[in-house]
Amino acid sequence: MNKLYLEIALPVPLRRTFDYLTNFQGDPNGLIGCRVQAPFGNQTLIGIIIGVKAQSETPADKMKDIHTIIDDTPLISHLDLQLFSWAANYYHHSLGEVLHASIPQKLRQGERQEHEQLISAWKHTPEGMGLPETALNRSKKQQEIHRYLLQNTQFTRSTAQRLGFSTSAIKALKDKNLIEEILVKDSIEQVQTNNSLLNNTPLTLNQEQTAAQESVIFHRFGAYLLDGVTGSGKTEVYLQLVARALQAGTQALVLIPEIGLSPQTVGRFKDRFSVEIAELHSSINEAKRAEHWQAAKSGRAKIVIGTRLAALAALNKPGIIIVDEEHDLSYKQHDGFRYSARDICVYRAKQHNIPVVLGSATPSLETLNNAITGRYQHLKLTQRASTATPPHIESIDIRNQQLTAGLCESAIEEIRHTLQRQQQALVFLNRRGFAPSLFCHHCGWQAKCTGCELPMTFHSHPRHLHCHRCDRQNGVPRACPSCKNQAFSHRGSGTEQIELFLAKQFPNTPVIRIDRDTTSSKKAMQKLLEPAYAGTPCILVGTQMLAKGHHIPGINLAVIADADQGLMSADYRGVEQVGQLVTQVAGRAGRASSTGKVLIQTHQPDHPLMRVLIAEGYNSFAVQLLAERKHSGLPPYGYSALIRSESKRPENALAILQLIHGAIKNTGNKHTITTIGPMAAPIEKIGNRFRFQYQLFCNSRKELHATLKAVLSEVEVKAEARRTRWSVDIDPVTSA
DNA sequence: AGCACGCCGACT
DNA sequence: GTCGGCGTGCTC
Ligand SMILES: [Zn+2]
Ligand SMILES: [Zn+2]
Repeated sequence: MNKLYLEIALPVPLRRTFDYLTNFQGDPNGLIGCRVQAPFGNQTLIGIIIGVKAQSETPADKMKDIHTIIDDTPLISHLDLQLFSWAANYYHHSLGEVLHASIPQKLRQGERQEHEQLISAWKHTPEGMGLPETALNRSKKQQEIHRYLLQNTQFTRSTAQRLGFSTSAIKALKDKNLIEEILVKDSIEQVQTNNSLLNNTPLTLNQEQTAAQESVIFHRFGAYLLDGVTGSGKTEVYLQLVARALQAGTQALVLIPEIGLSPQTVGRFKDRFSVEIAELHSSINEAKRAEHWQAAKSGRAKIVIGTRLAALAALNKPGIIIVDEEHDLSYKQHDGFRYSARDICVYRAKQHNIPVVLGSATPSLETLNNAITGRYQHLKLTQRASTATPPHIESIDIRNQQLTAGLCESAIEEIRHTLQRQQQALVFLNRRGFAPSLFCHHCGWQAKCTGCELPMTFHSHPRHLHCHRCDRQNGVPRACPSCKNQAFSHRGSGTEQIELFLAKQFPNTPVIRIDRDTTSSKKAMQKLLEPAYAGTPCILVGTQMLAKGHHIPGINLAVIADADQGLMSADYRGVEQVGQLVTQVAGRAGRASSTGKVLIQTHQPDHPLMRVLIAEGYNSFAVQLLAERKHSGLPPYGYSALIRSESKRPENALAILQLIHGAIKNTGNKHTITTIGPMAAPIEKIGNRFRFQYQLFCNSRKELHATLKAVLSEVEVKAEARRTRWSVDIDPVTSA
């Protein structure tokens, strides 16, 4: 008899697989995609069978036998295995870890698939089987069960419940040794399929929406950019596209950003459709997540909706993929397997030969470029449904201006006017706390985090110092540690300071602060925003989370307190992100009755790109930014990779990057790959760990990847690779 | 990554 | 004496 070898991908950070022996008898092709339990070193791991073969390169003395094959039917389909192999290769990450990331925790830990789960059931003993139908007529209930078993051989607890078999009757039969308990596979009871897919009637689309909706062709690959301003009705287009997928008997996968509008968006899908919807995101508990994942895999769930992790979910028969707010940074995973959920979706659409729709009011430059070059079809929605006119955007030169709590006099005046008109104002600042630095008024000593060597943020309520990089928290010293003086002073401003200042300035108006410190729970945010939704005059102060989602109709003024953070950022994507932010915030300002206003406080009122943004809008801004990127060979005109390294000892963090740098310079590709570094990371030290980075750019994606692959496999076996925590980030979205 | 093994300093 | 720090090697 020939031996059978299994190639297994294990959840270890090694960019390779391992071969095992098995005594499995049967069709070996049915094994691919099944989980196994395997000995590894002196631990036992759960891995996925990715190949079956008759021989192995592995020497016999190292070869081990698999412990068990967990699945009877594959957990991962052939097509998904192909997807994840591509992704592991593209992101230069361990296939085992990629597969691990794609399945819910319960299944990672070896729990059986729901359709293979063993549940208890009752069947006749030989004695019971021999009993005539007419027996047991002293107990109607027992006779009923007996007759049922003569017809159906067995029943499960849920069947018993449905048919009204009481536990006492069952126990009586068991005591008479007429029936016995056995374990059987749980055949999921088919949920009766509702013949209507919709709960409520679709809204009527306007001409643009109709044109966009009809442009999407099903049963064929195509990527579409649905480019629509806030309030132009993208969601209704999504809903009707999903309806078309369902009518065709296929599933729809819908991705939404991590924060903000998620509950609202999910709600709209639930309201519209009567089919089973599988939600996959971080606030779903593990048990539910496993259940929903399997509902998506089996096809029981017709709509799968979730954050980036949903992009990896198994699907039975997808018919369309929708990525809402496709520019959102939360689609990129920031540790471990650093995938872009949006890019994964495009790949999957290609695999399944189906459309993928990327929606945004502020498309990422990559997507916009794909639309301009014709790789993606550009669908535009330009009409705002309710608001008559787009808001008026203005930048305020704050050079040489006196700022109070980070706001200049004219911004404060505008807020005052807005409130006088019984309208609402929003102040956006991407900085929590009271002030980003605290120092001694006497000698200049500054409160710094000992782990990061950077100023700690001063919070006034509760009063403490907080390092936003490593999360260290300290009390505020009573006296200066350096000169013992007790007078402290602060520099810069955060949301807390703006809130307190505005509350003092406008004592009769509620000031609502929305940031991580005030919205520990989702409900807290909803509660805080209640008066805002009610429409009473108020001021909202907040960070990121306020800019995303949450359309509050009464807001008529939006102040962006500090646009310079992004404009002056060392990262070339800073400007792009400011443009997206301004446009998003602008989308929040203005309502049907009066034109809204957006004020941008900046030290660079003449920034040419910002002028374009203000005068001509996001699209012109983005097109011009694209021209700049093209000129300097930056993404999306070139491809980039970022290798990060951090260690308690700076020389160890640096060593691996220098090794990689040397290896790159030694390859023949050195003239087409340009590099920056190795150099200190933008934040040089976090929590006592020194951080370095090395950036690679190349105008050929293929060449970049081939070089990286060769260099990584050369370098990862060296001792230097073990003395630091390092990672490869493909298509990074930030260099921080 | 996780785990064992081995070698050196500093403790009851 | 041995407890435990981490540098190194290995995982089919
Ligand atoms: Zn001092
Ligand atoms: Zn810190």
